[in-house]
Amino acid sequence: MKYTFTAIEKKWQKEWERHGLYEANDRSKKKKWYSLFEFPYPSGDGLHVGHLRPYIGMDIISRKRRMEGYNVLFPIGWDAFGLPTENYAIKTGIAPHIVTKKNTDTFRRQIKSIGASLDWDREINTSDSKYYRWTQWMFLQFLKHDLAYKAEIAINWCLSCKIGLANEEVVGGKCERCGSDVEKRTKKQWMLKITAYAEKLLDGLEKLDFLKEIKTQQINWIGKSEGAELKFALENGDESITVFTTRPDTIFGATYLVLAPEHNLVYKLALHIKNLPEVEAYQNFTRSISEQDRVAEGKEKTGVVLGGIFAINPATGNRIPVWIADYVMAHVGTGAIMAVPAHDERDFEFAKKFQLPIVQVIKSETVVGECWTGEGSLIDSGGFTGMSSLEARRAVTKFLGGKLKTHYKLRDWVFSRQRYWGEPIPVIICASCGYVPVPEKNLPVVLPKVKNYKPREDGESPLASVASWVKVKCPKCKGPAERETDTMPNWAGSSWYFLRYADSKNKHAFADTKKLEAWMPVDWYNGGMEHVTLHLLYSRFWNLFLYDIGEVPTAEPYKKRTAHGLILAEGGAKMSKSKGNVVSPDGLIKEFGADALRVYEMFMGPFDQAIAWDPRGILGASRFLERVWNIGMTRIVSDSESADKELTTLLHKTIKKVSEDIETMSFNTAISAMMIFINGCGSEKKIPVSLWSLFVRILAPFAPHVAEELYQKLTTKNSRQKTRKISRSKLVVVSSKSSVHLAPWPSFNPKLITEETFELIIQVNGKFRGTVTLPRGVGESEAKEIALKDEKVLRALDGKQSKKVVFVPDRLINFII
RNA sequence: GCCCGGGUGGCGAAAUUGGCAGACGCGCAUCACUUAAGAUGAUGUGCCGCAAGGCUUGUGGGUUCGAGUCCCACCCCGGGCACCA
Repeated sequence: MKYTFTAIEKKWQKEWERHGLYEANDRSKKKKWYSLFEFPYPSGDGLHVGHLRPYIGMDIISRKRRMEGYNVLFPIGWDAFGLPTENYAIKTGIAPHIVTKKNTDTFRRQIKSIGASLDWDREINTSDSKYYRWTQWMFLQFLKHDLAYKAEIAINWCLSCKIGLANEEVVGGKCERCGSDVEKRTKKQWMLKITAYAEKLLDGLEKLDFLKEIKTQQINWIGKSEGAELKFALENGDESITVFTTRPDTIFGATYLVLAPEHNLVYKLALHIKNLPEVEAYQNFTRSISEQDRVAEGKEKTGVVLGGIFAINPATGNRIPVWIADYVMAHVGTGAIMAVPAHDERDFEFAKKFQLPIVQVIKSETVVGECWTGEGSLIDSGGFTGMSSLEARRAVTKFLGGKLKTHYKLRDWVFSRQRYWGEPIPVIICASCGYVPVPEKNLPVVLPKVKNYKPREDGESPLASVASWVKVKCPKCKGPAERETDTMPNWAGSSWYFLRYADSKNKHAFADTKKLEAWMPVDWYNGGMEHVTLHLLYSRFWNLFLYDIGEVPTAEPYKKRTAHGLILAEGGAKMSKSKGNVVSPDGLIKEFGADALRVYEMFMGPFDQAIAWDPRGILGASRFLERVWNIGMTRIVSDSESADKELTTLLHKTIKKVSEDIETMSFNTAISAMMIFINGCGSEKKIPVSLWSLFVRILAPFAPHVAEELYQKLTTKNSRQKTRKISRSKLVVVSSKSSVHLAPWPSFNPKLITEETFELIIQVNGKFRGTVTLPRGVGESEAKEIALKDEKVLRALDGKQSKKVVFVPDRLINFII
């Protein structure tokens, strides 16, 4: 009987859906399991084979858990707000919600076609007002707890997208999305105080089962540095300069101070600065170059001394000059540093160029005249001389009345966008009351329909042009007021979507507390590496906050996080519509079947590694399934007929391998193990039904449709008795109770795996010379005797006596001559 | 510059953690079936060599009876961070 995958796949997908086989149960007594992948952005480019990789991976894990007896939640939805849809609307005039509808329909059809065991009943869409009502509600909670505020800030303005970007969205001075230039603009923006959670975000990481590189990236991003703030009095007037340093122990070597060119004090001191024109020229110069150029690698240090301005080094009492230089950033630390050229590379370089004194105060392990940034004992440091630098950090700070201080690189999250396709920020601006939150009962603030989606030339959102929507009464004083026209960034909806899945249809709360308690936290979350410093950090912050205000049951939302590698186009380029190298799953499913596509995607290489698409690769998967099918249809016999011991051992080894490999996402080797089993079945062997049933079950997570069909043939065949060949019956449809996907996951029998014999490796001088099969537990002398009968071994020994023999029981013997 | 990955046949890749390097698959070759092609099946396939044998996991050194795996130095590729004080 031919393997008609199209018919089989359609049939089972329908049956599974009809029986609600994959719907999670909120009230089950079974242990819960929550697996999650990053919900897709339904782009107009359509779904490509790369999208499917994480879905298939998590599907395999979810299916295995179900078979292991868990009550599994494996949901999906759409991260539907976002720029590409809006840009498409600008270009075509088609409303974003219509485009979104069309795109999600396509994505849904395509994802369904691979037969993932998703609970479609809980499908969500972040651009649906029933959903974003709660995103807005959460914003109001941030506002209520002083974690949302509006501030005049320099934002990163993308010239091409016409949108303000969060710092996280600027990569190498360019817009992360479109790659064009970003310039600094000042604008009043809503901000979320993620910095208040810096320490919690860092602490929380420790207990989580996240990939090491993910943790490292988050740690780097938060960028904690511990040091001290020290005050330097100025000779001129009452002002002083506070610097931040991680090395207060080196203060005796501080020979000058440096301010960022845009530091406030430069303006305050203007009257005292003797070379003001020169200083102003330098300020203008630094303003004119982009941030990217300013920090460019190998850039020579520049700077200007503030003529006539002197500070007093509080440790030495020396009078030291004050400079401005662009190697000091206004937003780092206090925007001012004490320069210790002998012990800091940058200061060293600067001091050499401008011939400033270099005073060594830490014993160095390098040549004199070089810069030493390591630790050591203090020299020429007054009462601290001889103390270790580590010890001196605290002691010096205390002595000088400085403050121990922790700085973070992490900056507050710019939460405003002046764009259309996002959640309106639920705030009303009243001339007399200020920023007034929209009362919770008036949520959602629905995004109004507009004619023109283009951002306005003045940089305001297109919403600002909808007068009828903007003009409202102030909820507080009832006077005339206006709505906030900024919308939220596309990271908003995805910051809490995993919570909504617990109770996606709730009209009275973002989710019912009991249901959250039943499902949270996410047991296993898989997504892309590209979201590690953005989405993953934001959503952890969001959840930590909700936990603090008592809205969610766990502090951390995700127990375990893994990342998949991208699938690249042939040749290794990134897949994109503009490059025209996108591989769609549709044609492949038609030609080879969803199961073959699934198996190939999992087989092509390690799950966490990027890999280029090979159009021929799917043939191997397809052939494998054909072979499985043929065996299943023609060679299954009743248990009484035969029990091939070798094959039984092989199967149990395969069960062990597949069980373990799924847990480490080593899907490629799991499939290879199953291929070895099928090869082991040869072309003649009859397979007893009980063996085959176990194999079909371990295959089920990978190739769910063909496994279901074969399994159903078995159960129906079993109830009759031993017919050698399965009759050409119509496609069987049985109740979900007997689905292979609810059958118990097989366990292997350890006794069957340990074989009675082993291959003894024979080496001469560490070189492999042959093997011999021996019973397990054989002793050294016996092994030696047998090994010495081997012709090749004798030839290698060349009549010489071995002076030493290394014998590893049940493994190897090595003669050394 | 710093921090993570990684470098193995023509290609994608395995390697029970120090014990037969190249499993599994793609591709290729030969054969069978076929009028033929395709599909399928069988056999072979790291490199040099007719063979015996030798060589082989980015490079160079080391530890070890034995190294893809451990140690030291270096070279390339991918990712992240970066005048972060």
